[in-house]
Amino acid sequence: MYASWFRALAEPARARLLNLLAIERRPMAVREIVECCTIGQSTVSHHLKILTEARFVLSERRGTSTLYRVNETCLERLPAAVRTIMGQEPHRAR
Amino acid sequence: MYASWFRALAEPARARLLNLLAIERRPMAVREIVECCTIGQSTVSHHLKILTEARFVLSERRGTSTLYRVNETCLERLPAAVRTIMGQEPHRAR
DNA sequence: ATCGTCTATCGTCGATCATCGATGAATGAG
DNA sequence: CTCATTCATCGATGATCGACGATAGACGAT
Repeated sequence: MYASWFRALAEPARARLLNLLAIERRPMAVREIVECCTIGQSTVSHHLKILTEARFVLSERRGTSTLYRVNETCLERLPAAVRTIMGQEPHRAR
Repeated sequence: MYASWFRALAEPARARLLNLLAIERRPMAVREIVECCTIGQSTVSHHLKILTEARFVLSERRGTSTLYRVNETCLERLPAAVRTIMGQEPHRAR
């Protein structure tokens, strides 16, 4: 079920967060990410959780802060999902 | 803004409708589509409207019925959107 | 131990959305 | 014209979701 992947990107705020982490190619603390946004810290944390559950970003505890970075593999996974929906993918065992 | 594209696919019912139209590679009437689903006619019509607004499907009036077919170009558009979000795409004027 | 910092979670509110049934509009058949 | 069929739209309802502020929990520093 690819719904959770698409749902994660359907929210503009989450797409922006992912884009930020993709452009900066380094682990970023939540506080640093929040400073790039217009939304509050708790909302950013909420969106990062959803992006993490969708495996679009990876997180790592570092002392008192949590570092988030983009998961490079999503460059392949989403186009593959699109091809599956469009019936272009040879059936894959999963 | 790609949010509307991803939002269109975020709903499992819509992904199934698009998948059905992609597998059958032919224009299908709403009534025929409804028979492949477990949801009501008005709901199917609603989802087809959203897929049409996102340009994932194309519609054509044919007498008393409306024929829907998949828009093949979405095979390229979504992966391109993903590359943009992931910072892999050169910035395009909009 | 105490304080300050950083992040996640909770509770709430308002908006959006999926679904349904009923109705309206358009068309073809008889 | 009358009726049946097909589809879109409307109104209502319940569920989901994004946003916020407040709070809790973890950690480092002093």
